[in-house]
Amino acid sequence: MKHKYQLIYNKLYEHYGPQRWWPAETPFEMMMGSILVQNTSWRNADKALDNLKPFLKPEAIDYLSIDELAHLIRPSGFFNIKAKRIKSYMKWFKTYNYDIDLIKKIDRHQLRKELISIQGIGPETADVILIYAFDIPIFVVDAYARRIFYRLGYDMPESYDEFRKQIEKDLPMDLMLYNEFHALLVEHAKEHCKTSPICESCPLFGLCDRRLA
DNA sequence: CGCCAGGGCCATA
DNA sequence: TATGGCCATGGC
Repeated sequence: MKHKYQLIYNKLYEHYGPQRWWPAETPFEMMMGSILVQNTSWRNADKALDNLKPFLKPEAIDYLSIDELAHLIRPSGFFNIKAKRIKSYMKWFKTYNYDIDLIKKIDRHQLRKELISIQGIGPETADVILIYAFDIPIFVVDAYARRIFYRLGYDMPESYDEFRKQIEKDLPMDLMLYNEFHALLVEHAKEHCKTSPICESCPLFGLCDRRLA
């Protein structure tokens, strides 16, 4: 018997097809994007990434001053804060010689704790980095996931980790599953669940627990 | 014009 | 622990 979270995933995959996320050319670009997109539209974050294109190597980012970095990422908003956050992240990244394969050897719980302990990296940013840069299967709880599950009428925990664990409890610990799941929720949110509670054209309509008014 | 986007930190009580 | 304020751009 399949759990409802698996059914949601199946419906989304069936409707939207494979997403092959995260939208970045390299793991390093992905990590920068994860900070730039905090509480910001991807459109704006992407403009900032465009400006960073010539600097998308750890050494180049390190060489920039905070002010130079802030200026480059200006379109993403919160640029002063995000410049500091990127610098904080780089300080941690450097302790592993910017070696992604080396970091992948770290125990996943330990690694998650390390990421969250970085100034400016909260649970969501840590989790997207874990899955999309370090290949660790984990469910990402973002605003889209919360909104979509809420609209479906599911009673989800408010706390980030409880929400995440409730989903993970019923799913196999599979990298591509979680990779696609988050990407599919984002793709789905672009089209649906923006204004109306839920509609008949929604691919998830049949899985809605909420009684329609 | 006002609202808000793929968060997270910090001050206060 | 829990709420509120703050950061800031660009699209609609």
